[in-house]
Amino acid sequence: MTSRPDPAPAPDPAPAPAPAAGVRQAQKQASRRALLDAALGLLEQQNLSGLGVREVTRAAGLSPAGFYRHFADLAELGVVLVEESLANLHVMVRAVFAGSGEPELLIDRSVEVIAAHVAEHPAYLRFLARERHGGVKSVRDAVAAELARFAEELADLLAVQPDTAAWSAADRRMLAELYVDRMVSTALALVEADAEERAAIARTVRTQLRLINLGSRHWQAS
Amino acid sequence: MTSRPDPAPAPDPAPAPAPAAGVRQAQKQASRRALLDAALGLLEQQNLSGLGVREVTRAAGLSPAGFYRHFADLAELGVVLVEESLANLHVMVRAVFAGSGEPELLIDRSVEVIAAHVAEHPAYLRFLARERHGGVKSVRDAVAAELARFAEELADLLAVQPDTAAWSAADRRMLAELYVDRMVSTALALVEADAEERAAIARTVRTQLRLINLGSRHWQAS
DNA sequence: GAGTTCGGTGAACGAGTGTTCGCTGAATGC
DNA sequence: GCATTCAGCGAACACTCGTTCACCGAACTC
Repeated sequence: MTSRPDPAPAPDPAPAPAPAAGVRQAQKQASRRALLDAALGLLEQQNLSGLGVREVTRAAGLSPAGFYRHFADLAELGVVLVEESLANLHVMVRAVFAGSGEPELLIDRSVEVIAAHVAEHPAYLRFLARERHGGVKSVRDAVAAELARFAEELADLLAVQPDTAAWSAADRRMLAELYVDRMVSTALALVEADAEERAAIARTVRTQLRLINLGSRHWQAS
Repeated sequence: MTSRPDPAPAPDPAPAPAPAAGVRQAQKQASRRALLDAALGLLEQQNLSGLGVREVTRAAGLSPAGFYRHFADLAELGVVLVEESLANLHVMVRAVFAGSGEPELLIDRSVEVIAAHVAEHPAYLRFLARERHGGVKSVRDAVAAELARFAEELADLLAVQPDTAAWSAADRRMLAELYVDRMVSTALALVEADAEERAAIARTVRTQLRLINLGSRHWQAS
Protein backbone atom coordinates (compact mmCIF):
# COMPACT_ATOMS: atom_id res chain seq x y z
CA MET A 1 0.00 0.00 0.00
CA THR A 2 2.87 2.33 0.72
CA SER A 3 4.55 1.46 -2.54
CA ARG A 4 1.72 2.57 -4.77
CA PRO A 5 2.35 6.14 -5.86
CA ASP A 6 -1.00 6.44 -7.56
CA PRO A 7 -4.27 5.66 -5.80
CA ALA A 8 -5.46 4.06 -9.04
CA PRO A 9 -8.28 6.38 -10.06
CA ALA A 10 -10.37 3.66 -11.64
CA PRO A 11 -9.95 4.73 -15.26
CA ASP A 12 -13.32 3.40 -16.30
CA PRO A 13 -15.53 4.52 -13.46
CA ALA A 14 -18.72 3.38 -15.12
CA PRO A 15 -20.37 0.84 -12.80
CA ALA A 16 -23.25 0.61 -15.24
CA PRO A 17 -22.19 -1.87 -17.95
CA ALA A 18 -22.08 -5.02 -15.86
CA PRO A 19 -22.82 -4.37 -12.22
CA ALA A 20 -24.51 -7.77 -12.07
CA ALA A 21 -26.83 -8.27 -9.18
CA GLY A 22 -25.52 -9.43 -5.83
CA VAL A 23 -23.16 -8.20 -3.18
CA ARG A 24 -20.98 -11.22 -3.84
CA GLN A 25 -20.39 -10.33 -7.47
CA ALA A 26 -19.80 -6.68 -6.64
CA GLN A 27 -17.13 -7.50 -4.09
CA LYS A 28 -15.46 -9.89 -6.47
CA GLN A 29 -15.45 -7.26 -9.18
CA ALA A 30 -13.96 -4.78 -6.72
CA SER A 31 -11.13 -7.16 -5.90
CA ARG A 32 -10.57 -7.82 -9.56
CA ARG A 33 -10.39 -4.10 -10.27
CA ALA A 34 -8.01 -3.65 -7.37
CA LEU A 35 -5.73 -6.28 -8.88
CA LEU A 36 -5.88 -4.72 -12.33
CA ASP A 37 -5.26 -1.21 -11.03
CA ALA A 38 -2.46 -2.33 -8.77
CA ALA A 39 -0.81 -4.15 -11.64
CA LEU A 40 -1.20 -1.17 -13.94
CA GLY A 41 0.41 1.06 -11.36
CA LEU A 42 3.33 -1.27 -10.85
CA LEU A 43 3.77 -1.69 -14.59
CA GLU A 44 4.54 1.98 -14.98
CA GLN A 45 8.07 1.26 -13.95
CA GLN A 46 8.36 -2.41 -14.76
CA ASN A 47 7.80 -5.07 -17.37
CA LEU A 48 5.02 -7.55 -17.19
CA SER A 49 7.56 -10.35 -17.20
CA GLY A 50 9.30 -8.74 -14.26
CA LEU A 51 6.09 -8.44 -12.29
CA GLY A 52 5.23 -10.92 -9.55
CA VAL A 53 1.95 -12.31 -8.32
CA ARG A 54 2.87 -11.50 -4.74
CA GLU A 55 3.87 -7.99 -5.70
CA VAL A 56 0.48 -7.35 -7.29
CA THR A 57 -1.57 -8.85 -4.49
CA ARG A 58 0.46 -6.89 -1.95
CA ALA A 59 -0.29 -3.64 -3.76
CA ALA A 60 -3.93 -4.58 -4.18
CA GLY A 61 -4.39 -5.56 -0.55
CA LEU A 62 -5.13 -9.23 -1.12
CA SER A 63 -3.37 -12.36 -0.05
CA PRO A 64 -1.22 -14.05 -2.68
CA ALA A 65 -3.62 -16.93 -2.99
CA GLY A 66 -6.48 -14.58 -3.71
CA PHE A 67 -5.00 -13.74 -7.07
CA TYR A 68 -5.87 -17.17 -8.43
CA ARG A 69 -9.55 -16.62 -7.79
CA HIS A 70 -9.47 -14.09 -10.63
CA PHE A 71 -6.68 -14.97 -13.03
CA ALA A 72 -4.75 -18.12 -13.79
CA ASP A 73 -1.71 -16.16 -14.77
CA LEU A 74 -0.19 -12.73 -14.84
CA ALA A 75 -0.34 -13.11 -18.60
CA GLU A 76 -4.12 -13.46 -18.38
CA LEU A 77 -4.30 -10.27 -16.37
CA GLY A 78 -2.08 -8.63 -18.96
CA VAL A 79 -4.42 -9.51 -21.80
CA VAL A 80 -7.31 -7.93 -19.92
CA LEU A 81 -5.26 -4.76 -19.48
CA VAL A 82 -4.53 -4.67 -23.20
CA GLU A 83 -8.21 -4.83 -24.01
CA GLU A 84 -9.01 -2.08 -21.55
CA SER A 85 -6.16 0.03 -22.89
CA LEU A 86 -7.41 0.06 -26.43
CA ALA A 87 -11.13 -0.05 -25.84
CA ASN A 88 -11.37 3.72 -25.55
CA LEU A 89 -9.35 4.39 -28.68
CA HIS A 90 -12.02 3.03 -30.96
CA VAL A 91 -14.69 5.43 -29.79
CA MET A 92 -12.14 8.24 -29.97
CA VAL A 93 -11.21 7.73 -33.58
CA ARG A 94 -14.86 7.64 -34.56
CA ALA A 95 -15.42 10.89 -32.72
CA VAL A 96 -12.60 12.53 -34.65
CA PHE A 97 -13.98 11.52 -38.02
CA ALA A 98 -17.58 12.30 -37.12
CA GLY A 99 -17.10 16.03 -37.67
CA SER A 100 -15.99 17.70 -40.86
CA GLY A 101 -13.96 16.08 -43.58
CA GLU A 102 -11.25 18.71 -44.01
CA PRO A 103 -8.01 16.71 -43.90
CA GLU A 104 -6.05 19.45 -42.17
CA LEU A 105 -8.71 19.73 -39.52
CA LEU A 106 -8.83 15.97 -39.10
CA ILE A 107 -5.11 15.90 -38.55
CA ASP A 108 -5.18 18.64 -35.96
CA ARG A 109 -8.03 17.03 -34.13
CA SER A 110 -6.42 13.60 -34.22
CA VAL A 111 -3.26 14.94 -32.67
CA GLU A 112 -5.24 16.78 -30.03
CA VAL A 113 -7.22 13.67 -29.18
CA ILE A 114 -4.10 11.59 -28.90
CA ALA A 115 -2.37 14.15 -26.71
CA ALA A 116 -5.41 14.34 -24.46
CA HIS A 117 -5.62 10.58 -24.24
CA VAL A 118 -1.97 10.32 -23.34
CA ALA A 119 -2.38 12.97 -20.66
CA GLU A 120 -5.41 11.23 -19.21
CA HIS A 121 -4.34 7.59 -19.26
CA PRO A 122 -0.56 7.56 -19.21
CA ALA A 123 -0.34 4.28 -17.35
CA TYR A 124 -2.33 2.38 -19.95
CA LEU A 125 -0.21 3.74 -22.78
CA ARG A 126 3.04 3.07 -21.02
CA PHE A 127 1.85 -0.46 -20.50
CA LEU A 128 1.00 -0.84 -24.18
CA ALA A 129 4.38 0.53 -25.20
CA ARG A 130 6.16 -1.93 -22.95
CA GLU A 131 4.21 -5.00 -23.86
CA ARG A 132 3.66 -4.42 -27.55
CA HIS A 133 6.98 -6.17 -28.15
CA GLY A 134 7.35 -7.51 -24.63
CA GLY A 135 8.31 -10.94 -23.42
CA VAL A 136 4.83 -12.41 -22.99
CA LYS A 137 3.53 -13.83 -26.23
CA SER A 138 -0.16 -13.88 -25.44
CA VAL A 139 -0.08 -10.22 -24.47
CA ARG A 140 1.93 -9.32 -27.55
CA ASP A 141 -0.60 -11.08 -29.73
CA ALA A 142 -3.46 -9.29 -28.00
CA VAL A 143 -1.87 -5.91 -28.74
CA ALA A 144 -1.22 -6.83 -32.36
CA ALA A 145 -4.78 -8.03 -32.85
CA GLU A 146 -6.20 -4.89 -31.31
CA LEU A 147 -4.02 -2.62 -33.45
CA ALA A 148 -5.00 -4.56 -36.56
CA ARG A 149 -8.67 -3.97 -35.72
CA PHE A 150 -7.80 -0.33 -35.33
CA ALA A 151 -6.16 -0.12 -38.76
CA GLU A 152 -9.14 -1.90 -40.27
CA GLU A 153 -11.50 0.58 -38.72
CA LEU A 154 -9.47 3.49 -40.06
CA ALA A 155 -9.36 1.90 -43.52
CA ASP A 156 -13.15 1.76 -43.47
CA LEU A 157 -13.30 5.42 -42.58
CA LEU A 158 -10.93 6.25 -45.42
CA ALA A 159 -13.35 4.59 -47.81
CA VAL A 160 -15.84 7.41 -47.27
CA GLN A 161 -13.20 10.12 -47.37
CA PRO A 162 -13.16 12.04 -50.69
CA ASP A 163 -9.42 11.76 -51.36
CA THR A 164 -9.25 8.02 -50.84
CA ALA A 165 -12.70 6.77 -51.74
CA ALA A 166 -11.57 5.66 -55.19
CA TRP A 167 -8.50 3.79 -53.96
CA SER A 168 -8.20 0.04 -53.92
CA ALA A 169 -8.93 -1.61 -50.60
CA ALA A 170 -5.31 -2.73 -50.32
CA ASP A 171 -4.01 0.80 -50.79
CA ARG A 172 -6.45 2.15 -48.23
CA ARG A 173 -5.30 -0.47 -45.80
CA MET A 174 -1.70 0.45 -46.50
CA LEU A 175 -2.40 4.10 -45.79
CA ALA A 176 -4.38 3.25 -42.67
CA GLU A 177 -1.47 1.22 -41.33
CA LEU A 178 0.85 4.11 -42.01
CA TYR A 179 -1.38 6.47 -40.06
CA VAL A 180 -1.94 4.05 -37.19
CA ASP A 181 1.72 3.33 -36.88
CA ARG A 182 2.59 7.02 -36.83
CA MET A 183 -0.02 7.69 -34.18
CA VAL A 184 1.02 4.80 -32.02
CA SER A 185 4.63 5.89 -32.20
CA THR A 186 3.57 9.40 -31.32
CA ALA A 187 1.57 8.27 -28.34
CA LEU A 188 4.51 6.24 -27.09
CA ALA A 189 6.87 9.17 -27.58
CA LEU A 190 4.49 11.52 -25.81
CA VAL A 191 4.08 9.26 -22.83
CA GLU A 192 7.71 9.43 -21.84
CA ALA A 193 8.29 13.08 -22.72
CA ASP A 194 8.04 16.07 -20.43
CA ALA A 195 5.81 19.07 -21.00
CA GLU A 196 8.01 21.04 -23.35
CA GLU A 197 9.07 18.06 -25.43
CA ARG A 198 5.41 17.25 -25.93
CA ALA A 199 4.69 20.44 -27.79
CA ALA A 200 7.59 19.75 -30.15
CA ILE A 201 6.47 16.17 -30.72
CA ALA A 202 2.93 17.28 -31.48
CA ARG A 203 4.20 19.87 -33.92
CA THR A 204 6.41 17.35 -35.68
CA VAL A 205 3.72 14.74 -36.01
CA ARG A 206 1.27 17.27 -37.38
CA THR A 207 3.75 18.16 -40.08
CA GLN A 208 4.43 14.52 -40.82
CA LEU A 209 0.76 13.70 -41.13
CA ARG A 210 0.28 16.66 -43.45
CA LEU A 211 3.12 15.40 -45.60
CA ILE A 212 1.56 11.95 -45.74
CA ASN A 213 -1.77 13.48 -46.60
CA LEU A 214 -0.12 15.50 -49.35
CA GLY A 215 1.40 12.33 -50.74
CA SER A 216 -1.93 10.55 -50.72
CA ARG A 217 -3.54 13.43 -52.61
CA HIS A 218 -1.08 12.96 -55.45
CA TRP A 219 -1.10 9.20 -55.22
CA GLN A 220 -3.27 8.18 -58.14
CA ALA A 221 -1.70 10.87 -60.29
CA SER A 222 1.70 9.21 -60.12
CA MET B 1 24.53 -25.00 -22.29
CA THR B 2 21.64 -27.26 -23.18
CA SER B 3 19.17 -24.41 -23.03
CA ARG B 4 20.85 -22.27 -25.66
CA PRO B 5 19.21 -22.91 -29.03
CA ASP B 6 21.75 -20.84 -30.87
CA PRO B 7 25.48 -21.41 -30.56
CA ALA B 8 25.86 -17.64 -30.66
CA PRO B 9 27.74 -17.08 -33.89
CA ALA B 10 29.70 -14.10 -32.58
CA PRO B 11 27.98 -11.40 -34.64
CA ASP B 12 31.07 -9.24 -34.74
CA PRO B 13 33.74 -11.82 -35.46
CA ALA B 14 36.44 -9.22 -36.01
CA PRO B 15 39.17 -9.85 -33.43
CA ALA B 16 41.12 -7.03 -35.00
CA PRO B 17 39.74 -3.83 -33.46
CA ALA B 18 40.84 -4.37 -29.90
CA PRO B 19 42.53 -7.70 -29.41
CA ALA B 20 44.87 -6.07 -26.93
CA ALA B 21 48.00 -7.96 -26.28
CA GLY B 22 48.08 -10.75 -23.75
CA VAL B 23 46.43 -14.08 -23.19
CA ARG B 24 44.82 -12.66 -20.07
CA GLN B 25 42.94 -9.95 -21.96
CA ALA B 26 41.91 -12.35 -24.69
CA GLN B 27 40.40 -14.80 -22.22
CA LYS B 28 38.60 -12.02 -20.45
CA GLN B 29 37.16 -10.78 -23.71
CA ALA B 30 36.05 -14.30 -24.53
CA SER B 31 34.18 -14.58 -21.25
CA ARG B 32 32.63 -11.18 -21.81
CA ARG B 33 31.46 -12.21 -25.25
CA ALA B 34 30.09 -15.45 -23.84
CA LEU B 35 28.05 -13.45 -21.33
CA LEU B 36 26.78 -11.06 -23.99
CA ASP B 37 25.89 -13.85 -26.39
CA ALA B 38 24.25 -15.94 -23.70
CA ALA B 39 22.18 -12.96 -22.60
CA LEU B 40 21.21 -12.16 -26.17
CA GLY B 41 20.07 -15.73 -26.68
CA LEU B 42 18.01 -15.75 -23.52
CA LEU B 43 16.50 -12.38 -24.36
CA GLU B 44 14.93 -13.78 -27.48
CA GLN B 45 12.13 -15.12 -25.35
CA GLN B 46 12.34 -12.89 -22.35
CA ASN B 47 12.59 -9.31 -21.15
CA LEU B 48 15.74 -7.82 -19.76
CA SER B 49 13.93 -7.12 -16.52
CA GLY B 50 12.95 -10.77 -16.32
CA LEU B 51 16.49 -11.96 -16.87
CA GLY B 52 18.69 -13.11 -14.01
CA VAL B 53 22.40 -12.88 -13.42
CA ARG B 54 22.55 -16.56 -12.50
CA GLU B 55 20.57 -17.46 -15.58
CA VAL B 56 23.04 -15.66 -17.82
CA THR B 57 26.14 -17.04 -16.19
CA ARG B 58 24.68 -20.53 -16.32
CA ALA B 59 24.11 -20.21 -20.06
CA ALA B 60 27.55 -18.69 -20.55
CA GLY B 61 29.31 -21.37 -18.56
CA LEU B 62 30.57 -19.10 -15.79
CA SER B 63 29.94 -19.03 -12.10
CA PRO B 64 27.51 -16.40 -10.85
CA ALA B 65 30.26 -14.41 -9.21
CA GLY B 66 32.16 -14.23 -12.48
CA PHE B 67 29.54 -11.94 -13.92
CA TYR B 68 30.61 -9.09 -11.70
CA ARG B 69 34.11 -9.13 -13.13
CA HIS B 70 32.59 -7.76 -16.33
CA PHE B 71 29.43 -5.85 -15.52
CA ALA B 72 28.05 -4.20 -12.43
CA ASP B 73 24.49 -4.82 -13.52
CA LEU B 74 22.37 -6.56 -16.06
CA ALA B 75 21.38 -3.06 -17.12
CA GLU B 76 25.00 -2.32 -17.95
CA LEU B 77 25.17 -5.43 -20.08
CA GLY B 78 21.94 -4.32 -21.74
CA VAL B 79 23.39 -0.98 -22.73
CA VAL B 80 26.34 -2.72 -24.37
CA LEU B 81 23.94 -4.90 -26.33
CA VAL B 82 22.06 -1.81 -27.51
CA GLU B 83 25.24 -0.28 -28.82
CA GLU B 84 26.20 -3.47 -30.61
CA SER B 85 22.71 -3.79 -32.03
CA LEU B 86 22.74 -0.43 -33.71
CA ALA B 87 26.40 -0.14 -34.57
CA ASN B 88 25.97 -1.99 -37.84
CA LEU B 89 22.97 0.04 -38.92
CA HIS B 90 25.00 3.17 -39.38
CA VAL B 91 27.37 1.65 -41.89
CA MET B 92 24.39 0.08 -43.64
CA VAL B 93 22.50 3.28 -44.20
CA ARG B 94 25.58 4.94 -45.63
CA ALA B 95 26.02 2.03 -47.99
CA VAL B 96 22.47 2.45 -49.23
CA PHE B 97 22.88 6.12 -49.97
CA ALA B 98 26.34 5.75 -51.46
CA GLY B 99 24.97 4.51 -54.78
CA SER B 100 22.63 6.38 -57.07
CA GLY B 101 20.20 9.07 -56.00
CA GLU B 102 17.03 7.73 -57.59
CA PRO B 103 14.45 7.83 -54.78
CA GLU B 104 12.63 4.72 -55.97
CA LEU B 105 15.87 2.82 -56.07
CA LEU B 106 16.89 4.09 -52.67
CA ILE B 107 13.61 2.87 -51.24
CA ASP B 108 13.95 -0.56 -52.76
CA ARG B 109 17.49 -0.90 -51.55
CA SER B 110 16.66 0.34 -48.07
CA VAL B 111 13.94 -2.25 -47.71
CA GLU B 112 16.24 -4.95 -48.99
CA VAL B 113 18.97 -3.96 -46.58
CA ILE B 114 16.58 -3.94 -43.66
CA ALA B 115 15.16 -7.31 -44.59
CA ALA B 116 18.64 -8.75 -44.91
CA HIS B 117 19.67 -7.29 -41.59
CA VAL B 118 16.63 -8.72 -39.88
CA ALA B 119 17.31 -12.11 -41.40
CA GLU B 120 20.92 -12.04 -40.29
CA HIS B 121 20.65 -10.66 -36.76
CA PRO B 122 17.16 -11.45 -35.54
CA ALA B 123 18.21 -11.69 -31.91
CA TYR B 124 19.61 -8.18 -31.81
CA LEU B 125 16.48 -6.73 -33.36
CA ARG B 126 14.16 -8.65 -31.11
CA PHE B 127 16.14 -7.33 -28.21
CA LEU B 128 15.85 -3.75 -29.46
CA ALA B 129 12.11 -4.15 -29.95
CA ARG B 130 11.68 -5.43 -26.42
CA GLU B 131 13.82 -2.89 -24.68
CA ARG B 132 13.05 0.21 -26.70
CA HIS B 133 10.16 0.81 -24.35
CA GLY B 134 11.17 -1.76 -21.76
CA GLY B 135 11.37 -1.54 -18.03
CA VAL B 136 15.03 -0.56 -17.68
CA LYS B 137 15.50 3.17 -18.03
CA SER B 138 19.19 3.24 -18.85
CA VAL B 139 18.66 0.80 -21.68
CA ARG B 140 15.65 2.71 -22.95
CA ASP B 141 17.66 5.90 -23.00
CA ALA B 142 20.50 4.18 -24.84
CA VAL B 143 18.11 3.05 -27.57
CA ALA B 144 16.55 6.50 -27.86
CA ALA B 145 19.95 8.17 -28.11
CA GLU B 146 21.11 5.75 -30.75
CA LEU B 147 17.96 6.21 -32.83
CA ALA B 148 18.27 9.97 -32.56
CA ARG B 149 21.80 9.74 -33.91
CA PHE B 150 20.40 7.63 -36.69
CA ALA B 151 17.76 10.22 -37.59
CA GLU B 152 20.39 12.92 -37.51
CA GLU B 153 22.57 10.97 -39.88
CA LEU B 154 19.68 10.47 -42.26
CA ALA B 155 18.83 14.17 -42.07
CA ASP B 156 22.38 14.97 -43.13
CA LEU B 157 22.05 12.63 -46.07
CA LEU B 158 18.80 14.29 -47.07
CA ALA B 159 20.64 17.60 -47.22
CA VAL B 160 22.53 16.41 -50.30
CA GLN B 161 19.49 14.80 -51.88
CA PRO B 162 18.04 16.88 -54.75
CA ASP B 163 14.40 16.82 -53.58
CA THR B 164 15.16 17.95 -50.05
CA ALA B 165 18.36 20.00 -50.38
CA ALA B 166 16.43 23.26 -50.30
CA TRP B 167 14.35 22.36 -47.24
CA SER B 168 14.83 23.88 -43.83
CA ALA B 169 16.90 21.83 -41.40
CA ALA B 170 13.88 21.34 -39.18
CA ASP B 171 11.81 19.96 -42.05
CA ARG B 172 14.58 17.63 -43.07
CA ARG B 173 14.83 16.38 -39.53
CA MET B 174 11.08 15.88 -39.47
CA LEU B 175 11.23 13.81 -42.64
CA ALA B 176 14.21 11.84 -41.39
CA GLU B 177 12.35 10.96 -38.23
CA LEU B 178 9.39 9.82 -40.27
CA TYR B 179 11.59 7.53 -42.34
CA VAL B 180 13.49 6.18 -39.36
CA ASP B 181 10.33 5.47 -37.48
CA ARG B 182 8.82 3.66 -40.42
CA MET B 183 11.94 1.56 -40.87
CA VAL B 184 12.23 0.70 -37.23
CA SER B 185 8.59 -0.33 -37.11
CA THR B 186 9.15 -2.41 -40.20
CA ALA B 187 12.17 -4.14 -38.77
CA LEU B 188 10.26 -4.97 -35.62
CA ALA B 189 7.33 -6.27 -37.62
CA LEU B 190 9.61 -8.37 -39.80
CA VAL B 191 11.37 -9.94 -36.88
CA GLU B 192 8.28 -11.62 -35.52
CA ALA B 193 6.75 -12.53 -38.85
CA ASP B 194 7.08 -15.80 -40.74
CA ALA B 195 8.38 -16.13 -44.28
CA GLU B 196 5.18 -15.37 -46.17
CA GLU B 197 4.17 -12.47 -43.96
CA ARG B 198 7.56 -10.93 -44.58
CA ALA B 199 7.01 -10.53 -48.28
CA ALA B 200 3.71 -8.75 -47.61
CA ILE B 201 5.29 -6.46 -45.04
CA ALA B 202 8.12 -5.57 -47.40
CA ARG B 203 5.64 -4.80 -50.16
CA THR B 204 3.54 -2.60 -47.89
CA VAL B 205 6.46 -0.64 -46.55
CA ARG B 206 7.80 -0.04 -50.04
CA THR B 207 4.46 1.45 -51.00
CA GLN B 208 4.34 3.55 -47.87
CA LEU B 209 7.82 4.92 -48.41
CA ARG B 210 6.93 5.78 -52.00
CA LEU B 211 3.89 7.65 -50.77
CA ILE B 212 5.97 9.58 -48.28
CA ASN B 213 8.48 10.35 -50.99
CA LEU B 214 5.68 11.55 -53.23
CA GLY B 215 4.48 13.82 -50.47
CA SER B 216 7.93 15.27 -49.95
CA ARG B 217 8.27 15.99 -53.66
CA HIS B 218 5.17 18.19 -53.51
CA TRP B 219 6.02 19.63 -50.12
CA GLN B 220 7.35 23.05 -51.00
CA ALA B 221 4.66 23.48 -53.62
CA SER B 222 1.92 23.38 -51.04
C1' DG C 1 -33.64 -20.89 9.33
C1' DA C 2 -30.68 -24.59 7.41
C1' DG C 3 -27.51 -25.74 3.85
C1' DT C 4 -24.58 -24.51 0.11
C1' DT C 5 -21.51 -21.65 -2.49
C1' DC C 6 -17.26 -19.43 -2.93
C1' DG C 7 -13.98 -15.25 -2.40
C1' DG C 8 -10.35 -14.61 0.63
C1' DT C 9 -6.84 -16.33 4.15
C1' DG C 10 -2.46 -17.91 6.41
C1' DA C 11 0.82 -21.34 6.40
C1' DA C 12 3.81 -24.14 4.10
C1' DC C 13 6.39 -26.29 0.07
C1' DG C 14 10.58 -26.27 -2.70
C1' DA C 15 13.03 -23.57 -5.74
C1' DG C 16 15.27 -19.73 -7.41
C1' DT C 17 17.26 -15.15 -6.64
C1' DG C 18 21.38 -11.13 -6.19
C1' DT C 19 25.45 -10.37 -4.08
C1' DT C 20 29.64 -10.93 -1.16
C1' DC C 21 33.50 -13.52 0.56
C1' DG C 22 38.04 -15.63 0.67
C1' DC C 23 40.38 -18.61 -2.17
C1' DT C 24 43.03 -20.58 -6.33
C1' DG C 25 46.06 -20.82 -10.08
C1' DA C 26 47.51 -19.26 -14.44
C1' DA C 27 49.20 -15.22 -16.83
C1' DT C 28 52.01 -11.31 -16.08
C1' DG C 29 56.00 -7.73 -14.86
C1' DC C 30 60.47 -7.54 -13.46
C1' DG D 1 62.83 -17.34 -10.82
C1' DC D 2 59.81 -14.83 -8.01
C1' DA D 3 56.22 -11.71 -6.55
C1' DT D 4 52.13 -9.80 -8.14
C1' DT D 5 47.88 -9.42 -10.51
C1' DC D 6 43.27 -10.81 -11.25
C1' DA D 7 39.49 -13.76 -13.83
C1' DG D 8 36.98 -17.22 -12.16
C1' DC D 9 35.26 -20.35 -8.39
C1' DG D 10 32.37 -22.51 -4.64
C1' DA D 11 30.01 -21.55 -0.58
C1' DA D 12 27.15 -18.97 2.01
C1' DC D 13 23.77 -15.23 3.34
C1' DA D 14 19.34 -13.64 3.50
C1' DC D 15 15.92 -13.07 0.81
C1' DT D 16 11.59 -13.41 -2.69
C1' DC D 17 9.14 -16.05 -5.46
C1' DG D 18 4.75 -19.11 -7.51
C1' DT D 19 1.61 -22.25 -6.14
C1' DT D 20 -1.19 -25.42 -3.24
C1' DC D 21 -3.87 -26.58 0.80
C1' DA D 22 -7.39 -26.80 4.28
C1' DC D 23 -10.13 -23.68 6.28
C1' DC D 24 -13.22 -19.60 7.52
C1' DG D 25 -17.27 -16.81 7.21
C1' DA D 26 -20.25 -13.85 4.66
C1' DA D 27 -23.40 -14.00 0.86
C1' DC D 28 -26.48 -16.73 -1.46
C1' DT D 29 -30.47 -20.45 -2.39
C1' DC D 30 -34.55 -22.48 -1.10
